[in-house]
Amino acid sequence: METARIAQILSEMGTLLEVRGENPFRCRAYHNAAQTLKGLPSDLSEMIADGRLAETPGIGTTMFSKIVQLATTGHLPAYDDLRRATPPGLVALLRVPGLGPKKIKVLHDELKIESLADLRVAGEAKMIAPLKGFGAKTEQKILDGISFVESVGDRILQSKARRLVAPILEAIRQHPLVLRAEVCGSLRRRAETIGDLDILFSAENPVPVLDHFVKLPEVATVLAHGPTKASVRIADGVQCDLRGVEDSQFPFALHYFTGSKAHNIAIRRRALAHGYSLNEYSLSGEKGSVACKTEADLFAALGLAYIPPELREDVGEIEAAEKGPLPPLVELSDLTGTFHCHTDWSDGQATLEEMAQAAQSLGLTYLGIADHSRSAGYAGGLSIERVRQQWAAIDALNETFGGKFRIFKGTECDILGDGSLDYPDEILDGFDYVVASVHSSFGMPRDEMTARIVRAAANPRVTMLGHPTGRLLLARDAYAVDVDAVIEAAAKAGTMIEINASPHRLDLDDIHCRRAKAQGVTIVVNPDAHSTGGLADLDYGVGVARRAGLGVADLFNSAPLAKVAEALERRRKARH
DNA sequence: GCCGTTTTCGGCCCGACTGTTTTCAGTCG
Repeated sequence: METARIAQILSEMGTLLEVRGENPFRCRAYHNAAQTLKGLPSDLSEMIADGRLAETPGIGTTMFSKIVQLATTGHLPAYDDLRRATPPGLVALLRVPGLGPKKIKVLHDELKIESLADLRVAGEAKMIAPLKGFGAKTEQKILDGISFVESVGDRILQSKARRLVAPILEAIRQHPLVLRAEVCGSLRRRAETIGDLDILFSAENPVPVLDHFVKLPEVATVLAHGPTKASVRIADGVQCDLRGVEDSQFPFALHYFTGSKAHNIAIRRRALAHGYSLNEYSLSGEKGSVACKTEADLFAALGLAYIPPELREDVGEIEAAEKGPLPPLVELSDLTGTFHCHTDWSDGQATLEEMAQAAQSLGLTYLGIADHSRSAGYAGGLSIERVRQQWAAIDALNETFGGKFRIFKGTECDILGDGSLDYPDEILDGFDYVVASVHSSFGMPRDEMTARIVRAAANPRVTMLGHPTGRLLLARDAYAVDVDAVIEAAAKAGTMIEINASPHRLDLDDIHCRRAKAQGVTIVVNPDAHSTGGLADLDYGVGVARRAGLGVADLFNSAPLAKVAEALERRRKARH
């Protein structure tokens, strides 16, 4: 069985145990193990065989044997039993704000509630309020919560989160009492999708700031409002939490509210082992508390190098920071240019000139234009004749740059059903580079899809693979494909793989990016821009690269123009 | 279920807020 599926099963077991009111630490062990599996550095069966899995922290003897059983037989009796014994609708109750394992257990035991529908009926019949530990307010909160769960998906795209948080952060920073304010949480870690918005500020007296916050025009509902913390729901039901601390507490609080939860738990455990207690206000030991001006001071006090937010997932970053400074992560400003951009020659909105202009104003020194290929009729794919016309247009435009900027001639060439490409070889040979992507027959069986993309990855005329899994975040799953096999094929052929930086895609994701790097695959950050504004999406791709631990040297498009041009030319010549 | 710089048993990160309570349990992050 596939590693991702095993992780999914373990995580589901954790959740099932939760709603059954099991020991929360036992539940967490399952979630932790699932998380660990997802971030494994190499192939699972390999790691089982050579004993590395058994030595992985968080995988004990019991978990190890469960994973082995799933990996080899594809079945786990404990899982089947758990599913059989737990009403399937019970898990959905966990998503209702204010309902946790304990309350769900009471509802199940006392009122035989097994689903959201049961819960609504009970609430409307006023049967919940009389239960011990419940009350009229809780009942109403549950009814509101059911409507919320039914009307809203639980996560949003990073791009939407940034858009929503910006005016609120600005309003907090504008408040005269506020000294510092930052976005924390999964948004600061640049996670793929965001659950809620977290903002931290410092002030001598946080109360007036919180009072101001809950009255902002963006606020739809106030969920909680205390002297140091307030939670509200804003547009589209997105939750936004604001916390206020004293300025001396800011670094501790910033670290704490940035998370991840798993990282925080590991760091606090480490603090305990060093004779300290860490909370969101201070790091204190027997000799009093340790003053820290920055997060870096906090890490240093625990014997660790600074860990950037993007790496804080407790998947080995703490162990790495123990050994010394972490290798610097790539920055947006390191990018020298990019590939995989569209123009109005196919389905883009801007002209060649406008795209080139926009790239230059972002400080880029080259731009790869990769309009769709001829099969992509829905996206205005270019006929061979149009390709030749575009080449001439690009040549003419390049003349005007005087060598200071260059447009590379590319194509986003469809990978056809059999893994072949959408233009004949002599046309492909005329491009500076070829991005190969799947845009059709998403429903193929896994073996067939894998063979299809592996064939493209091995094609010497393919420079880089575009959005290798085809997923659309919160909208469409990846097509069935063995990504590790694709990475292996790309590594063997020297084919690059893109991080598609569109906030809807982020494909490759950070986890596969790590594996690709480990296999020696060069990564390229591409915005898949369909307008001049789309170039700004590069920043989301840099976020993925950083989460994957990539530095400047791991990316293709962080090299100077001359080197990039030379590398593309070398690869073109190698085809013959 | 995991794990060991007091430990192979008994802990497991820690605090804010709410709503139910007459001092705290549950939830959340």
